[in-house]
Amino acid sequence: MPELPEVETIRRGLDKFILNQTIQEVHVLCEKSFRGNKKWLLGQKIIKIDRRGKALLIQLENNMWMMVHLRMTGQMIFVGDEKFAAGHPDGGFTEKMPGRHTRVYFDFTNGTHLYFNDQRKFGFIAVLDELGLHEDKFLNKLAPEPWDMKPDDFWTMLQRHKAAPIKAVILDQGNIAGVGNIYADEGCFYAKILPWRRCDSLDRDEADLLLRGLCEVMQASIDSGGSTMKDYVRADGTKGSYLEKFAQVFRREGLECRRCGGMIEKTRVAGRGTHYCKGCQK
DNA sequence: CTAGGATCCTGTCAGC
DNA sequence: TGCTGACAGGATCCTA
Repeated sequence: MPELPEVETIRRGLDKFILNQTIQEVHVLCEKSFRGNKKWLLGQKIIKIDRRGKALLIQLENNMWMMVHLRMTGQMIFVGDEKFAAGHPDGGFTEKMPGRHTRVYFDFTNGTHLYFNDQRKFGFIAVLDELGLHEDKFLNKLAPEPWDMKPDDFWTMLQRHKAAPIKAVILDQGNIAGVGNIYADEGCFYAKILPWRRCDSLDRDEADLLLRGLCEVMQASIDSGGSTMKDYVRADGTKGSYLEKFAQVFRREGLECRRCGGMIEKTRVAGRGTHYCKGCQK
């Protein structure tokens, strides 16, 4: 899915386009993609758009919330005078809405629309009241985001997972929030650590560098989000995405490392495709 | 408690 | 062409 930087990009886009708008109708095209009662949303004004890790939280005037999780292939697409699309980069950005992968969409009273697309149907929108939000399992187990985590706490967390590969540990949202497959690989590259190393093989300097790397690569991506999204909306599609600009290892297997000139390779760690530089990651 | 694997679902691509 | 298996920007559930 969209990882934390993309979800934050969506949050900012929604802040611009749907904050203070009133929901007129909700169309549920796939039952699995929508949890709760849509009646709680009708006629309600959107008063806040928040994010925790990779989850979006949309607050309504009646104090109900929508939690949106895009998982692997979710996208949010706003269509009004302007168009805004973010999330999973494949397809859907240019096609007519609702499209083949539209699962839920909203009509607003001013005539604009918001579409939730999700090819694989792993994502969802859930309608929750205050209590439901408070008791949500995913939100409750969510660890702090990298920039809210002290190096001491990151180090302590690593000690709890001595035998696990470092990549598996930073992908677990209960250990550190917001890291996904791209930034796990990019963070390990930044810290010059091989992603399958056991946690207890890292020294304190490597752990500190890894935490800083996760902050750096995710923040850089958030900062570039705005211009990236403009590229997606154009008819010529997703060329020039931030991946091509910022990724040092992700999907660069067979290419030259920009840091040491070595070869980028791909393997499998924690059940996920994993990219690394053979030359400078130890 | 942790670690590892299967699983949810649809689509695409490489290899026969 | 048609089939098959692998894989995909995530998280959960089950087992050991």
